[in-house]
Parts: sequence; structure tokens; C-alpha cells
Amino acid sequence: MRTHTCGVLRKEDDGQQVRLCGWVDTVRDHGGVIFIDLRDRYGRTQVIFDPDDSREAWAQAEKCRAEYVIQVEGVVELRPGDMANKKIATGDIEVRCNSIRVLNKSNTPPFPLEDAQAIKVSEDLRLTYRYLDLRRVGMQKNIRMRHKITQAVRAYLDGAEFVEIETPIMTKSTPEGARDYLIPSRVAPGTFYALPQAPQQYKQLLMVAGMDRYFQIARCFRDEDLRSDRQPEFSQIDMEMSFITPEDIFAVVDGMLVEIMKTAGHGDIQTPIQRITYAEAMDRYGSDKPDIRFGMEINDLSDLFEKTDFKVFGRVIEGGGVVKAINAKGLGGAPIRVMDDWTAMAKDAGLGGLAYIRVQEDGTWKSPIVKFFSDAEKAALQERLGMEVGDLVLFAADSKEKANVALGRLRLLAGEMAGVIDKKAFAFTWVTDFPLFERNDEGRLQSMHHPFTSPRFEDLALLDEAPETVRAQAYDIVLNGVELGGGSIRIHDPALQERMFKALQIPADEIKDRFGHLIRGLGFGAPPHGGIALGLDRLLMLMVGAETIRDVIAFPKNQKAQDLMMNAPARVDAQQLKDVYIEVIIDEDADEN
RNA sequence: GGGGGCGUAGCUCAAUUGGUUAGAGUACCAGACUGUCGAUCUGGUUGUUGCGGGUUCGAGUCCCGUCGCUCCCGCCA
Repeated sequence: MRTHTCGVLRKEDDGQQVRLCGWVDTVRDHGGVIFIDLRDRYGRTQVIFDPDDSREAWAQAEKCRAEYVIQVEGVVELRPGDMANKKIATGDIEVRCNSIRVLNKSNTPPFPLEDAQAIKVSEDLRLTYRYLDLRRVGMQKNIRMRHKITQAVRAYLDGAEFVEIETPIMTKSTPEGARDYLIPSRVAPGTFYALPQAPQQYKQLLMVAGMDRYFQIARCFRDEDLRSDRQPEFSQIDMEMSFITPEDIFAVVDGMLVEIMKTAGHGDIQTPIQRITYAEAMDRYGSDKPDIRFGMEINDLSDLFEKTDFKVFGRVIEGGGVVKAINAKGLGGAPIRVMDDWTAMAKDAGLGGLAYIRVQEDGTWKSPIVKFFSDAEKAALQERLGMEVGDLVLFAADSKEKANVALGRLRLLAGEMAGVIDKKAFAFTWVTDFPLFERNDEGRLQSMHHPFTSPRFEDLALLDEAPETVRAQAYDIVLNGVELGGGSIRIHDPALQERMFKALQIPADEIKDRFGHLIRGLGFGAPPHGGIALGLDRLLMLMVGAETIRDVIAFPKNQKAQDLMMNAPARVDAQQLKDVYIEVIIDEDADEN
């Protein structure tokens, strides 16, 4: 149908007879001559209709509207004089058209398809007409970058001896972790498949199967509440390797990230990617996914206030807590409203309140608490935090965990407000040595990563008497404060795996029911193995600088997990329900739900 | 489950202290125009101010409820 696309014609093509197809981008009708910008995936080309060339083509062009699909035939010409359009790649030429065919008309688009305007349009409208939204230059770029990066990943992993293997989408519900999406079975009434939250057990069993190195761009499903960087179905670059140490995983992923960054046009990154332990990340950044693009680190001041007269600090330290602070440099003039917001946030993070010092123009400190400080304490504080005119110091006095988390959140807000975060930077870091367990709300022990994670062997002795201090062979890869992925060395010894389930207080019959297959598999010569999974959507979001994960997914769900274009989820026929032995019970008047 | 923001023309937004017939840009329709590229010019159409109720002489504006979208906390092994 076409001899060229709308993005390829150049000066050199002058005089060529061509046929182009595409969408009408804009029509500029001068009464006589008519210009139509024709657009396709590859670019935009100006087509000119002159009544003197073909009265018939000109008359048809006059009727064209935005998003009509047309085919034009004509001759490539250099644009006269200084009429070149430097904004587009084909701006030196135009196609003088003598024949046009309208391949399809279009209704008036419900929103403008020009990027600058479209990004302001309410997202539910964009999602309802996603096929139009995807027609935009910006979205096309994102989706193509997704393709290019997955291709680069495949090529890289193929080169590193990884084998791409698909694992089932219909599988078995996992006990811990996120809520599962369920599929009823017709053949076995009353039973259900679950969609995988991750191919975790399959990939481990592929190691038992001797595949040695597996990868998959794996679709994962988690029925939890959505965020701007979370979708109920998302993709992971999922990998598993046999006979390896964590160093091998770091090396493979470092190399892959180099390729990805290059593909995305962000140049070379330094490897090996830096590493920080979980404990240090929490101490210095108050987060297990530290944004290391800027400073404002958290300082421990407990030693300065050990013998303080300020009772609020003194009591906390006596009780085993800490006094910590960040110096939000340059924010001494932050308005009261901001301080109120931050105080509320600190309280939300579990603190009793938020103490602060503003360093005023004349160098004096404005603060409700400094009057309780001794001269020595003030001097030490000044020295420790490098306090200067215009600074704002935020204090947290509480348990180490609460102080870290609260200051970690405030640090991000402060960094943003102070404008000290380099938006063009790509700051990667590994976070290593995560704890093996954490306590949930009921005080029960649960896996921080997942129950197949190997403890560090030197900590094994502590498994029974002090499980919370046991470190895992688990690690996350973090970019600009966003968790890109995580992995671990797995347990390959069935005895240790059983011991782990016992530590988690999972009853014996449940272990057998839910993990029997894995333990059995480990019993048939499972090699030492480990792996990692990287969130592809999040990675892409950062690579293209998108605000939300939805901008790098062709057909995403909205915050209510609905597909507005397809109108899913939806009710189904009574017969369909009957087939799978499902009865829908909705209590319309219920107070709850 | 909790907190914040938003909801006015197809789209993006405005509307003073509660006060006349709810406006602008754009889109759309018609006309004019032979070198534009955000074409321009003239004219025109377009409204359940999300929905329901209340206060008031009078509500886009105030109150109550409700719905929708979105951001955050919880949640996400």
C-alpha cells in the first residue's frame, strides 16, 4: 500500500514518486493550497494539495479531518526558500499530492492527541480510549522503549547462557504474601487455581531439573491496593542460577543494568554497583530503598545527649531509644504549614512529635527545645550536623526503628523541597544482608523476603533463640529510591527448609500440603541456587522518566484495578458461574465492605 | 480500612463577599483566504456546574450525604 513511511523521506529523495499511508495529524487549509501533516509510527510528513495539481485530490483533502486514515500519492519536492521545518526530521521536503484515498474516517477524538495537551487530560478518559492515547508520540516512544529493553535483556541473558522458560499462569495459591487472584476449576468442583505472584517455586524446581540458568519475562499477579508504581498484573525479569554465590548474581545483574542503561540512552554506569547493608541503609537513610542521589543523611546524636538535662531526650535514651536528626540544609525558612504537615507525617510514622531548630539569618537558633540544651550540647550539635545559616534540623527521639523510618520519610520530602535531588541522575545501589524474619502485627514471625530464603550460615546458630537477628542471604537492587528488584540465595537442603517452616510456625500438615512438592524436589539432589527478579515496569518508568507505571504499560488498570477500555472486571452469565460451581453472594445492604 | 486533592462545554480551565443571561482557549460546524507547520480571519453550535438533599429572596460558590478519578498511609512473602 505504501512505498515509504512518514518518517524516512529526506532531501535526497527529491523528485521521487511515492505513496504514503497514515493518520491526518493536522490540516491547514488556505483556501487554495492545503497542507496535511501525515503521521505514522515513524514520523510526520507534510503533504501539499494544490487545486492546480489535481482539483479532485484537493477537494477530497478539504474534507479530511483529524485522525482520518488516508493514502496519498505524489512527488517528493524540496520545500521552497526558507520554508523548511526544522522541528521535524522530514522538514526539508514535502510530498506534492495528486491522488488521495480516504481509507477510513474517524470520529472527532474525545481528547487532543498532541502530547503537551494530552498529558493534562484526565487519565480515566485516556484509559477508556487507550488505543487513541497509545497513538500519541510520547506513548509510542514508551512502548517501543519497552520493546527495545526487553530485547536487550533477552540478548544479554541469552549471551550469559540463560534459557528462557515459560511457567504456568494457572497455578496454586501461596500461603504467605499478597492476596491471590483465583480461578475456579470446572473439572474439580470447589477447587481453585491461583495466578502466580511470582514463578518462585517453579524456577527453583527448574534448578532441581538441572536447567542451570533460567530466565523469563514473567507476568505476576497480586491482588493488593494500587499505587502510581504498582499494578495488579505486572512483569518481572525473573532469573535463577545454580552453583552460585551472591557475587555471581550481582555480576550478572550489574552487567544487565549496563546494557539496559545504554539501550535507554543514558550512557555508561559504573560497575560494580555500590552496596550497602540493610542495617546501614536504615541507619543513614531510614529506608531499605535509599535514595542516594542526595545527602541529608540521618545522624545519630544519642551519644551527645546521654547526660542531657532535656528530659524528653534523656528518657528516650535511658529507655534504650535513640536521638537522631537530619539537617535539611537551606530549609530554615520553611513555612509553618509545611512544618505542620511534616509533624503530622512524623506522628503518622509513630513519633510523639517533631522537634526542630531553624538557624536564622543572624545565626541564632529558633526552636522550642534548645533552651534545654547545655552550651556543650549546642556546640557538639553544631559541629556534628554542620549547621549553617538557613538550615533546618529535624529531630526524632524514639526507638531506633521508628526514628529511622520517620526521618527517612522526612528526608525525602526535605530533599524534594530543597531541590537538591538531581533528576537526571541514575543512582543504583545494592542493599544486602536483609533480616531473615520480621514480626507481623500479631507478633508472629514471618519471612521478610520469602520462606525459601537462605540464612547466612554464620547466623544459623541464632535461628532458635534469636531469630530476628538472623541475617538472610537476600538483597535488593535500588534505583533512585525505588526498589527495582530483590533476590536471594535459596535453601537447597530439605532439612533446613523444614526447619525454616517450623521457625515460621507453619503446622506440619500445612507444610506438607503447601510446600510438600518443593521439599520433595529439594530431596532429589537440588543444587545450591539463587536468583533475583526485577520489576520491568518500574525499571521502564525510571528509564523513560514516566510519572506512573501506567505510562509504560499498553493496557494498564486504574486505581480500582479496572480496565476502563474493556470494562473489566464484569459480571458473567449465570450459566458460566454454574459451570464452575460458583455462587455470587453480595449483601447489598451490608455496612461493611 | 484511613487521610489529602480534584470534579463547571468534547478537552483544558475561569467565574470577586452567595447576586444579572455561567465565560475563555481549544475542539466542532459554516464562510473567507494559494506557503502554512499551534496557520490566520469572520460568524455560529455546544452546559443536568458529577448526583441527591438542605440553608437562602437568590447557590457553580455555603452545609449534609453520595458517586467518580487520583495521590499517600495501611497492605504489597
